[in-house]
Amino acid sequence: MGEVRAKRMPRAERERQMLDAAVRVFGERGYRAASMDDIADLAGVSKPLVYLYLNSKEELFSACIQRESAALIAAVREGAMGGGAADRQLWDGLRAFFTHTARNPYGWAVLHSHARTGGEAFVAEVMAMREEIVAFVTGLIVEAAREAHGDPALPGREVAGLAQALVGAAESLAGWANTDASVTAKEAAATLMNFAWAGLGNLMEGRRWSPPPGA
Amino acid sequence: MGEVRAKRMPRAERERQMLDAAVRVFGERGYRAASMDDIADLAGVSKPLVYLYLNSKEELFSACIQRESAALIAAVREGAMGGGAADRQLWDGLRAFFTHTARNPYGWAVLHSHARTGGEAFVAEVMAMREEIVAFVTGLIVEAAREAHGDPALPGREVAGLAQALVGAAESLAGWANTDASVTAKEAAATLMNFAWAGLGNLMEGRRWSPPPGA
Amino acid sequence: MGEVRAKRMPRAERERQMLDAAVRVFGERGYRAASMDDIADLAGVSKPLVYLYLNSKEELFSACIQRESAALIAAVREGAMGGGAADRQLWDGLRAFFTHTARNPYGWAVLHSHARTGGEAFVAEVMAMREEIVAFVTGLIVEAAREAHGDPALPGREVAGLAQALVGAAESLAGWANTDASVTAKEAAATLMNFAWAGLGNLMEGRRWSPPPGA
Amino acid sequence: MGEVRAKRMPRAERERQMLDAAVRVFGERGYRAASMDDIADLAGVSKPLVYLYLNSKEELFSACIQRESAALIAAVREGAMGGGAADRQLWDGLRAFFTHTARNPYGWAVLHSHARTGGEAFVAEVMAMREEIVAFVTGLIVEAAREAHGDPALPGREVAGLAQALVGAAESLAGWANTDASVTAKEAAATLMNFAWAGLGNLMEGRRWSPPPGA
DNA sequence: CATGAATGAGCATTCATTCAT
DNA sequence: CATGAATGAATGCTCATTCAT
Repeated sequence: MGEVRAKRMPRAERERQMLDAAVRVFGERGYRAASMDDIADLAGVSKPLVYLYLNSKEELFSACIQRESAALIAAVREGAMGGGAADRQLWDGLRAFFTHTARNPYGWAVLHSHARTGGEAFVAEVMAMREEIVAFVTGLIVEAAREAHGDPALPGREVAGLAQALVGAAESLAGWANTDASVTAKEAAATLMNFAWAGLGNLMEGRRWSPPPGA
Repeated sequence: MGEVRAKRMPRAERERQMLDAAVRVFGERGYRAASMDDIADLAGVSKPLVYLYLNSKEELFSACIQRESAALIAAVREGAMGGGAADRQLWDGLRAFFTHTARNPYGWAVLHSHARTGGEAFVAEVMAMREEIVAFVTGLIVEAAREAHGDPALPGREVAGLAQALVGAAESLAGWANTDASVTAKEAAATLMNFAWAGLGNLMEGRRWSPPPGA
Repeated sequence: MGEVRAKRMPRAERERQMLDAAVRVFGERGYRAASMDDIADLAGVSKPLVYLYLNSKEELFSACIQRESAALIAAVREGAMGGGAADRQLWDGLRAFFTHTARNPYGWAVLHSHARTGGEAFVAEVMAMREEIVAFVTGLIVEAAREAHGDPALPGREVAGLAQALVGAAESLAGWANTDASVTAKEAAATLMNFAWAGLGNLMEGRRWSPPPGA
Repeated sequence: MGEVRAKRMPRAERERQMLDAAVRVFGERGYRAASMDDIADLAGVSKPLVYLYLNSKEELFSACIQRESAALIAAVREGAMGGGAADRQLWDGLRAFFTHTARNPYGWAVLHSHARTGGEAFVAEVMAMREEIVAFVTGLIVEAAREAHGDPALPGREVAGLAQALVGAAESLAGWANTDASVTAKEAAATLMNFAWAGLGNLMEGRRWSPPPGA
């Protein structure tokens, strides 16, 4: 039993408890290895109640993904909401991203590590979330290019690739920061900004790294 | 049944077949969702034979990770083996990486997506492989700094973070290239080089992006 | 299916049914040869329910041993509880033993024949029960010696051997009585008393059978 | 692998090796828990060879029972073969029994502990062996009665019961002696003789222990 | 004679899911 | 609203047994 069973609470709160438990168990064990028994136990409710509220393991997992996705996106958006120059917005968004993932390791594990293991449907859901972040980042890059150069010289395809790289680097650094406790969100964000900003700037001004002629 | 059953073949060959099948099934479904029945079927053998040769699901998965890790590292090393300047080596290594992951999507999925879901032991194995690649990349970065500036001004901690970011970006782009068939290995490599090279160069010369004062 | 399935009964009763079935199947086939399927079928429940209540085959077997041991010891103790002279108590205990084993052939088979085959842990459990009975019998023998001769001339080691022999003879006669239905518990008890009593009496008075000189 | 594989030995010897291994493995683990793999390994031969020579697990186990039964009976008969008075013969036979079982613990375990767990057929085989010993002992008892009293006053049924008790006591003491290494075969035999002889003598002279009137 | 290669069938165990109360 | 009772369907793994060489 996860905790003392407090009877008769409003449905919304019960559901939140269940989702909390589910996110934790899914995040620790993965979709398949997590059992509905464990989740119900940790939530302090009986299994049929979980089914009554959330219908099935699939829907429960889906609900976890939805909630954690929304929370992550909201955190990043809110972080970047202060406005300012594009680099400032990117910096703020990254810090919010690293802070949020460090504070919600189970939710982040669900999104980053385990969503892929539960079948096509979940992959799609997480991809949608990821696309939303990528789109957000893409917007920032384009805006930065416009600010700096008036005219975005970058083809959309290239911007998409850059955003993918940036997001992947961020994900990797999030894992790094979660593994090594001495790495702060701020440090991870700084590392990534340093890594990315000059490269982005170069590209926006049309300077490219050229592959060696023979390659 | 996966294919026509060719009976009575030498053990080494059968084992390879089994590993091929296992990599595919694990890559498609993940560790837990993959069933030994499916793997045996796809390999065209009975389950007991799989156990006779590979002992258990855990060992089988481990063997997959080992084989695919070794193959990926070998591909990257071989790609970069031509020597030349550090940027050239990085470029060659990245191309080899994207080419290999594109050609071995199941193996890549096992390493990148699913190894985390099978328990601590597997995580450790994949992390070891990842560390090997990160160390390789780190070496290239340090060497590049030395070539360009005589003295590596970067602290080890910062280099580690950069390597993490670079590898994460590469992983993300590999997923991008695998999802969107129109993205070639070369294009992914070029995107990443362009993204990363100037940032790295700036850092090596001590130029950093500075967070805005109020942050 | 063993019997008509009466649905929805309280846990305690279901557990008793399961133990009844398990004792029977274990007693008939032995630990290894007994299958959880057979036990569940005979109990009229599904296998998962057996696992929900009894956890594992090992624990189920252990529970059988515990229950049957306790029942047998209780029967013997209650039989001998009437008091009286030591020979009277022994006689009463033996009759109770033969009656109980005849009425519970499966339980007796579990204890006598099959507990040895399920691994060290079970051996220990049955040995503990056997030691309890041996100790009980030993006590009667010592008491009888005291009653008859004031001073027990028998060393403890010899008493232990006698008790072992007596219990072994009883076990053998229990098998005999179970095999040949015409042998009653009373007859088996009388045979054993006749066999044992005079020998015990002789020993208590210090008269021993002497091995021939050349041996 | 149990030992170095010496190739090409005559069939009889190979079969003996296999039986040795089988007796040991069956004796240690019981019929069901013993695996043909273990037996073949311990015998230092391949599994198909075991099947070629001994046909099946059942037949192999049966062969073990036959061989060990014959050896035990032969040992007892040979021990008692010296002749002399009936008590001397019984004493010699018992010593031979305890000596043999102490020297062949695996064989004894097969006969005493595990033969019951392999199904009806094996029980019958062991029972036949046991009946042979019981008959032998019965003969000694009857002979002793004749020697001492000229006329056997004991009904056959009573003699059978006594023999059962005596053999059971011997079996129990064999287990005792095998468990506690400080108990010698001679001591076990003396304990049993002392236990039994006076009781048998009394019975032969018509003196019986009488159950208390009210029982 | 002897074995490496191979399998059909079974077993203990677990899990998502559903009723009856 | 909430739960104790119950199960169909897998799943990892093992074993006795048999060919093809």
